[in-house]
Amino acid sequence: MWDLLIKNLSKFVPLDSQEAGIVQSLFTYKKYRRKQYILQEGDVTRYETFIVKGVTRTYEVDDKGQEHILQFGLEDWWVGDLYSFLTESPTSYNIDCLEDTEVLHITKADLETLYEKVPKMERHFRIIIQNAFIASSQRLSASLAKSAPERYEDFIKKYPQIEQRVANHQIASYLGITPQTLSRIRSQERS
Amino acid sequence: MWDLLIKNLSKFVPLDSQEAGIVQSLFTYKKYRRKQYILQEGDVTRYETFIVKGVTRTYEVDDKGQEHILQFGLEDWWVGDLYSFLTESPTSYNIDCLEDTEVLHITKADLETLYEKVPKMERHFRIIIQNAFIASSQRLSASLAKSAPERYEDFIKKYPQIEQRVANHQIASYLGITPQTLSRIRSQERS
DNA sequence: CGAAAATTTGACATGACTCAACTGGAGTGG
DNA sequence: CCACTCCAGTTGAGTCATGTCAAATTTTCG
Repeated sequence: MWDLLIKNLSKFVPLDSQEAGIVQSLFTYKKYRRKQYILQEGDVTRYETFIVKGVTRTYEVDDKGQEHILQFGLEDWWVGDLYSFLTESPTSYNIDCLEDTEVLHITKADLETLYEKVPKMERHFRIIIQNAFIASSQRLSASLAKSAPERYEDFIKKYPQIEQRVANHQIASYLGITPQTLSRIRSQERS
Repeated sequence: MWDLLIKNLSKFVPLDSQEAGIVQSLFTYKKYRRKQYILQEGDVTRYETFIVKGVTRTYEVDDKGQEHILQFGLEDWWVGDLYSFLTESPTSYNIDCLEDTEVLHITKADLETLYEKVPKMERHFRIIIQNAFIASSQRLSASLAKSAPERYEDFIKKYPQIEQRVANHQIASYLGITPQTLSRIRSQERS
């Protein structure tokens, strides 16, 4: 369990065993069941969350009551609403589990402590966020430039591991289309 | 000119005059004319760019030859393709000027030097990127949840300063709609 | 096993796009 | 300084992709 986190944190800046110990002292382990919320709209995001096992979805509910998935979370990924976490304001997102899920999480205060005790972590999280920003930009440009079938193609190429683990209507919600449209795209492809 | 940059860099972490001096030694001033490119598809992004005066657009050209604007840049904003800058790979974006524009820019090597000499800048840029990521996420969720007229409404509320300085067809490209559709939305609103 | 949820399919509606024509203003060269 | 061109913006008509509503079928899970 800790191995995965330490390996993740060492990806851009190596950690020695003393630093790994500090990490272990600051993160907390938690288990969630399928369908359980990790975060609900209106809550303040108290933790940044690292997924050890399982699948999560981060989604938003619009005025018309429709759900829109912004991100799936798998093993070795970070989830949470950064804006709410940093500003301590209520989130407009929901995060729940599509399978039983195990996480390690850290509070804002403890993350500050980590930055203090292991300053190179500041760099690590800058890079993590950079990558998240780049992914978000690329998804945005795809949503402007590409048709639904193209976006679906891109999705299964980029995230084959997700495609196998989540329901079709979840993927439809991620792509910004209806489940019916996705079903039609899929039947087109097969022919 | 330097005041604006120093003020920007001091926003989250104060700088003393010695540190301000280091900043001045690492950034370079440059002028561009209206319609001139700051960055072209295929180039490697050598600089992160801070806008002192003027307006830029960052856009992408899709397979069908259509332009899609990802970002406008105004005074006191940062522009550039982070992915290309960090990985030193060719960019797929173009950045050009909608007005005569003055910038201060910094190379990757000099930015590393800045991080070394003024470590708190690491924090500053983490926060800048966090904010960019949050903005990108919010735009993504808007593009999933909202209709074209709603996105236009949001845009003029959020960026009234941009709306006044750029042509309508540029705004249409930013919103992911055709100029004709934008024109029809505007004539609806007036009635 | 049985209820609830997910997927598929059909018919129809609609929002946005394309193509095309027209208008008006800005910039340019004679 | 005027005529001309060019480009942005507007408007209309027809088309297409995707959404909506509804029903049938299959799968999932308690």
